[in-house]
Amino acid sequence: MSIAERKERQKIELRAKILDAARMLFLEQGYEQTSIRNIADKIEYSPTTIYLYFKDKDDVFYALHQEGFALLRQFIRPLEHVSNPFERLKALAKVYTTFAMENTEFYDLMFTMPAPMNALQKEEWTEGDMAFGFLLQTIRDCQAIGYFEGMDTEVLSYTVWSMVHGICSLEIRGRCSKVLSDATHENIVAKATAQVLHILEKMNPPR
Amino acid sequence: MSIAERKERQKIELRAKILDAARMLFLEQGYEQTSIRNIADKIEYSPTTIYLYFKDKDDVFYALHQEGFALLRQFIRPLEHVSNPFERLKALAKVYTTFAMENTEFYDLMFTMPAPMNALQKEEWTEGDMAFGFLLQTIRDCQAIGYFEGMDTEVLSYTVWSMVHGICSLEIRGRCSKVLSDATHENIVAKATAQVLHILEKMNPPR
DNA sequence: ATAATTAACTTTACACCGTTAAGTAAGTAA
DNA sequence: TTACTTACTTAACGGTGTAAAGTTAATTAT
Repeated sequence: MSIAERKERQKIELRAKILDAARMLFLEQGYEQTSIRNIADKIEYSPTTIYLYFKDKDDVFYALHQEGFALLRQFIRPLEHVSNPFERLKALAKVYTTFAMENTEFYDLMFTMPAPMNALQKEEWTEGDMAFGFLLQTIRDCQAIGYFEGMDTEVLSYTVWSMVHGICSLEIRGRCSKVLSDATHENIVAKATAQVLHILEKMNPPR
Repeated sequence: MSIAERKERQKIELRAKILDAARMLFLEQGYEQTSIRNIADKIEYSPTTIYLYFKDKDDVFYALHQEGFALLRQFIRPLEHVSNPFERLKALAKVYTTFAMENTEFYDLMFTMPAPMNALQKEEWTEGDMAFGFLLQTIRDCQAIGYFEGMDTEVLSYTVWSMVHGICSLEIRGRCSKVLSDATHENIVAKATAQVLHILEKMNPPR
């Protein structure tokens, strides 16, 4: 039985090797520039071997997509211990933008690339749910202590996510440098995030 | 001289034909699926002819990028006559999201695709400036009547743009349908936009 | 022990892609 | 009529994702 076990192990190892190579190339050069052939070259296997482990290119990058969410979760996890809901919301926004700016390729893959969404299809996207679930709960907790009175929790959560995502997305795709003065553009992500939080705080303080 | 003029006219016509074909294919099938060869097929010229009129593929789509901004401008122009600045801001947000949802491929090209930004490089991006300039002026006008007191006009404008862009971007890339309940997802763009405007209104009403 | 089967991987090939260099045919100018 | 220019095409290079068929070695069955 040990032979079969070794083989099973080797299959898992090769799968991991493929993903390691894919991750390295992807983080260095982005999605478009990373080809199945590049990955195969890097691990010294033939390109078609990769198709024995993944359905297609999107399937490979869907695995990285999931890695991205696992990483985001690592960023978010410490915030579970922030007891004040609004402080937690503020920390969440900062951590989210930090994650995005420090892992732009991952962020792109997770939220702005058309690519591996075909792969995930109707699937559960549990990791994505978890992150959004944390935001949802945080907003709910804020409402429990008097913030955001009378607003729909789900819609508000989505809106807050949109706000912060918009900031990161515009910055990553370089649509702001063209339109802002240099002084304003410096640290614009931090400035805009602070602006959002300021607005949320002033809007509806707890009675 | 008339022959030279006719030739000049024909060159302009062919350029326009290329762009017409590119636009049709692009709006039907998106950027990745639209190839130089497809465009050439459609107009019954050889692929290489296109390179006599455009530097490369990005250069073709940069022309469409500009068309997109011209179209957005058409959407925005009527709002110049809305005298109340905050009403104008509200209308602008709605018009912007309407434009995005009715022209998702254009919107993608303009704001979320890496593609033709290489082409525009250090160039002026005047059309983009105009749209942002209108927002900037509207926010300034809002501040003149007491809204958004003490906030940096440029940062706030960028933040507002980010908010609305985030809403459109998440919707277009389908990152919300996975995470929202069906009921909330219905009309989420309109709901989230309304939410943003509600927050902006409640946050800092004029004295 | 030998034959049949299976697993893991490779070779080859197809149909695309963006782009360049060289070739061609028609029109213009000398 | 000859030389040149313009507008376009053909052919080709080096790349892509992916499917089908081939190979080789290990395992199982007889």
